[in-house]
This record gives sequence, structure tokens and C-alpha cells, in this order.
Amino acid sequence: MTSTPLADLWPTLPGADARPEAAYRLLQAAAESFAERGFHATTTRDIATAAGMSPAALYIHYQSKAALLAEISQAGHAATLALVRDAVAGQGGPAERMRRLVEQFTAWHARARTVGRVVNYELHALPEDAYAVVAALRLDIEREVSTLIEAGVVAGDFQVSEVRTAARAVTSLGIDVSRWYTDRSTETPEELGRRYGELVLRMLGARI
Amino acid sequence: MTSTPLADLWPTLPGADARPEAAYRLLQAAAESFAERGFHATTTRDIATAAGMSPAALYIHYQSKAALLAEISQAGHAATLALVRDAVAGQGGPAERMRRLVEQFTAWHARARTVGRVVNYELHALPEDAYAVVAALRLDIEREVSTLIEAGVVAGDFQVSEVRTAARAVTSLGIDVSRWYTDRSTETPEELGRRYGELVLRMLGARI
DNA sequence: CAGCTGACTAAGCGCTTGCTCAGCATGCTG
DNA sequence: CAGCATGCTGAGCAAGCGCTTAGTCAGCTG
Repeated sequence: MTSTPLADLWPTLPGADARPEAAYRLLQAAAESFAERGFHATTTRDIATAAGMSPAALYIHYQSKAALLAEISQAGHAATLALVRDAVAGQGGPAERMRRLVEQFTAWHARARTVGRVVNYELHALPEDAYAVVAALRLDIEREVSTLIEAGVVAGDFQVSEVRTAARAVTSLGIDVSRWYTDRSTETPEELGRRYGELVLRMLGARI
Repeated sequence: MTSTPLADLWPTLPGADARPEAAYRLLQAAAESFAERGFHATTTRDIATAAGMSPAALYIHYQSKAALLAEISQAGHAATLALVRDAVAGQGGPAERMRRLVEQFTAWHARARTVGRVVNYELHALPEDAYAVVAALRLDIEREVSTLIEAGVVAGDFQVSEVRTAARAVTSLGIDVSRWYTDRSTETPEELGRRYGELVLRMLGARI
């Protein structure tokens, strides 16, 4: 039904963070429904039915419909930030690290487009406190990208006149992938990542 | 309250297409509310109140809440396609025309971000027939951009390995502007357009 | 001035929404 | 085996939804 690797985001095996399998099924159902129809067009009956239970069962595992959204959004943002930090702190010069960042950032937004849509396009539906957490994570992501571009400029590897605008363009390209990428897209997430990596390096005026 | 040039999209002066001022106020209120909260989170009471009338008055001017969305979406898409066609058919070589296209496409998505958000992020809420119209317009936009890139490649002005991917990236950059651009953005729409024009030309490997 | 029209409102209908609650089955614990 | 916690369901409540209806009123027409 979905190709989203939701399993990557939440532990399902027994352990400290383990939760009932039913709670996991609810997360999955909620993410798919939020991504397809949007938060407000999704009913608790939709989610519960897709997870194979009655609407009342949802409230045993989560406080509210919004709590499900908050959980998905926070986990998705945390995963994205981790991915970005990993690339920025990686080996090689600024150009090499930027290429890896874009490849992985892009591939993630294609592969995990279901969660990606919730992460990027359902922010306005978040309760205020969850929004604050998520907004901070988004700022961190943007800052990591800016820092890497700055490093490339200082090293003479990039030629960029406005670092903030360039950082916006880089993250923007990746984020928007979650909007348009579909099952029917001919490029694999990894292929798309490589091509976008190439385009971004040229955009930043990298000497290759 | 809003900086969106909604007035550009619908004739308000007396004439063949003129409509009561109240109908125009409803469009404006609906566009702002759909952009801020999304179609499903917007109530007919929200729209009517913002337009300074009772909920029932909405139905004198429009058949349904969805009809308002369809009108906004179709007018917005038509305006964007016109803008793109204008740039593609303009004077100069492929690079010069591409620069103008990106400048104007980007500036439009910043300036008309309210309508832009409805256009790009409320597609799923459109009735089926309106969606079909709009989907065709979106395909035309993508095709126009692809055609221009193709022309640049043939002329030896661009160096692009995958025309479709490059076209996606170009339109994607512009569309996503309507998501993140706000009143508080330091760049004017025109400044942003010029900077994005520069970035895109480099991305396409243009000899400048 | 009567007759009519178009723009509008107050009231509310039928339905769906998020969420609650009393009760039931299952399986673990002493 | 009693006692109890856990995970769940069926029924349903209060609130809010899109939209309709009956009726008001200003302003134009003959």
C-alpha cells in the first residue's frame, strides 16, 4: 500500500521504547491519511478503521488526533535533522559533504514522502507546543545547511553571493520533492538524489 | 492585511466580466483563509464573516465552498501559465528567456503567495472536474519549461543531462517559494527573483 | 405609488465530528 | 481459582459543519 519506511522512525522491537503493535498501526494509518487528505480532512474513524479497530481504541494509545500528528511530525523532523547533521559532519571537503547532504536529503523526501508531506505541509495543524518544538528543529536544519555553504565559500570551493538565499534554495528543492514524487515517478529516490546533488553543486558554483 | 495582488486575477471594474463587489470580497476572504488554515479547516462562516456578511449570502454568489476554491485555483493557474508562456515566447536566447521566466515565476510566487498556497497545496480538495482542468494547466506549465530547456540544450547554451529532472527542479524552486515566503522576508519578490534567476542559470550550466 | 427584483439575514435542519464511557474478554499474578 | 490490569468495543453525546429556507428591505420601473 505504501512504500514509506515508517518503520525506520519508531522502534517496533521489544525494548525500552517499545510500544504495542496497535499503537504503531495507528501511527502508520494516521501518517498515510494525513499525507493523502490532510489533517483536517482525516477523521478519527478513518484512522481507526485503517488500523483495524474501533474509533474508541485510538484514545487508549494517544490523547487526541493532534497527538498523533505531533508524534509523526516530531519524529520526522528529528530524523531529517539527524540525516543533515550526519552529512555536514562527514568526511571530505565542503563540496563532497554538500553532495552527500543533497543526495540523502533528496532521497529521504522521495522515499519517505508520506511522512515528508505531513512534516512539511501539516505544520499549521500542530498544537502550539508541538509547533514550537518542530520550528526549532526546522531552524536547526536550515542553519546546518548555511554553515556548510559558508564553509565552502571560505574555502573557496563555492561561489555564492547570498548564503541565506542559497541555503533556502537547497533545502527548498529537497522539501518540495515530497510534494511531487509519486509511486509512478520513473527515477528511484537514489537516482534523483544523485541528479539533484549534481544540480546543487553547479548552483553553488562549485569547482568540480 | 494582505499583500496579495488578488485584484490582478479578477476584473473588478465594470465590464463584461464584472461581478458584484460582494462576490469579490468573498473570493478574497476565501483565498486568505484557505491559504492560512487550509480548505477543510476553513468554515463557510469564516469566509462569510471575513467578507462582512452572513453565511447564507455566500450561496447567492457561489454554489458551494468548493466552487470558491475551484475559482481561485483555476484563475491562479491560468495566470501562472500566462506568465510562463510570456517568458518562453519572449525575446532573446534561451538563457535570457530562462532568466526572465525564473525571475517572474519566483516573484509571482512570493508576491501572490496567498493565492499561490491555494494553487499549489489545496489541489486535493478540488472537485474532480475542476481538478482535471487544473491538472492540464499544470502539465502545460511543466511542458513550457521543458521546451525552453530543450531549446537551450540544442543551441549549446545549457548543459543538462536530464531535461525532465531539470525542469522539475526549476518549477519546484519557484512553487516552494509560496510555502516559505512571508511578510517578514527580507528580500523583496523582485530581489528574490533575480537571485533565483542567477542560481537556475548556473544549475543549467549556462555559459554566461 | 404599486409591483417587482436582487442582495441579504435569522433560524435552523440533517449530518458528521472528536471524543467519552460503561462494559466485556483475555491473560497474568498471588 | 479469585482478583485485577490491559486492550478493546458499541453506543452515543455535545458541538460544529455545509447548506437551505422563509422572509426582510432598499431601490428601481412603469
